[in-house]
Amino acid sequence: MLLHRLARVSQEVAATSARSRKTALLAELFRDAEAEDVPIVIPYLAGRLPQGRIGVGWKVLGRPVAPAGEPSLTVRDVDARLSQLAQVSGPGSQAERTRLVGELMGAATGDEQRFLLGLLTGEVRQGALDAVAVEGLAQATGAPGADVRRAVMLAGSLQTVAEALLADGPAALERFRLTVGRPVLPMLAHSASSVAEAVDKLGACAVEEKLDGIRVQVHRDGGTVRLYTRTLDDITDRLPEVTAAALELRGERFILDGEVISFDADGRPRSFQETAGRVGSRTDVATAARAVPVSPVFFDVLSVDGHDLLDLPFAERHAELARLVPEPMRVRRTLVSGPDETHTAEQFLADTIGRGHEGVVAKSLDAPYSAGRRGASWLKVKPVHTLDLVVLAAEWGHGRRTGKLSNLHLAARTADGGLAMLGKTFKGMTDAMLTWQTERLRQLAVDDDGHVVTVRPELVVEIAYDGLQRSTRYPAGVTLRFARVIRYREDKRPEDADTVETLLAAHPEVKP
DNA sequence: TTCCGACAGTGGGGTCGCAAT
DNA sequence: ATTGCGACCCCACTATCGGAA
Repeated sequence: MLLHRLARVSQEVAATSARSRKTALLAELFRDAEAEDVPIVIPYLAGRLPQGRIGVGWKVLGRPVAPAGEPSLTVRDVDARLSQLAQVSGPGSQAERTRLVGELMGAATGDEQRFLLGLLTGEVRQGALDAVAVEGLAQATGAPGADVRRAVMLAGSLQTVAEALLADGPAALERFRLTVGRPVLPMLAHSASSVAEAVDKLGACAVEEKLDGIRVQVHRDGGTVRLYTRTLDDITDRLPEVTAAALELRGERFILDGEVISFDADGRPRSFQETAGRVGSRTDVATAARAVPVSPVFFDVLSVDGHDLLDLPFAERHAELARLVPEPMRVRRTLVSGPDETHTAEQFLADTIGRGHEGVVAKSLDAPYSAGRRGASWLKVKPVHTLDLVVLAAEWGHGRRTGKLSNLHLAARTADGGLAMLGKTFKGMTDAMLTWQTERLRQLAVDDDGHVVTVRPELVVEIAYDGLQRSTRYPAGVTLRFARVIRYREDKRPEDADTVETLLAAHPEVKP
């Protein structure tokens, strides 16, 4: 199949807003793909490369290349070239990658170049990624959508399921069962603004501490242990102490879900930055492990001794977990019967925060494990802090925010009467706010370099954030975690904005 | 008819490893 | 030795579609 066809379909998908139409367009393309093209066409139309990320970003892409006049590239050509590109490493590799990308782009028409650019940068922006591709695949093969979705979650890969499905038809879905050693997409949580709201929605539930670490899925089959992240990367080699802990457990074959986190000598959780840095260390694991040892803390079990527990209610899964994993290696929790016991849950949240953790997750006791879904049966609750900050500048947005000033530069007042930038945010704005702030900030503009519009520091905005973290980038030595706009405070003047001093005082555990 | 669940988009900061400078 | 880039951890929030209620 020609790449040209994919580029055309992608454009058409982007141009339609109806999801049903997007699905139909993808299904038609999938039906027409030859068997050898399927493992390429499906990920491409889901906005990903079958090779995963291959070390090509904006810099490596380099300058635009004159497009070819006539389409000639096949998808298999492109795939072969990108596989070659992914292999390039060592000195001179960046230039070589740039050369290979240039060669590929030069063989592509304008439409194809735009499509490839999206694929290589991971930003196809056609309003359809995995979910729509899965639905399209179901439609193309006549398999029930729910069955295809489930198979993809269990396989952890759309591509694998697509190949099997197109080769052997709907019966192939039977093959995708929960298997120890094959990671499944983890279940995710929604947010609730308070414990009361969460308990109100869920009724009887478990309220568990939420640890600020790295999600981990632990597979043990006898003496073999494998560890996977939320996106199913294999991180076994980086966390030997987690492997050792898994081997200490009583069961022989199981899949556990939990969090990896580092505790200091006093048993307090280290900052997310420290834990994440440790988990990211690959070159000298032994040294990293001595400096920042990590522990697994589990909250769910998906499989024990060959039994698939995914469809069991959480209460039953947890009973299995308690049999398998000793209490210190499980998250702390409390059971709440319903809204009458909201107070218990609130007390538990307060205790959890007191122990230095992030917040809590309320979990319905009768819900199954919805692999790969952001189920409404898990609700996280974290304390939210707010600040009044001054807008220093704003950046021109992209995509649907093109022509709008989007990303705000935020500052707090300093002791000497100046302003210290604390970070940026693009979150929390409605379309109406975007329109309003674009207009207002343009009135205050003193400079526009085409990317950043600098303004007179007169506008005050109320910002919500989850916490403070150390920063080498910003002048106060700290930055806000997950900052988002709540509202503009036109009733306030810059002199009324919060100061760095009060911010630091509110987070004594963070040292700039 | 209205409500709400699921998705995609729009980007944020930090850290590590590697290549370039 | 330092700097810059890309990958990958963490993530919030809004708009929209389309099925559920």
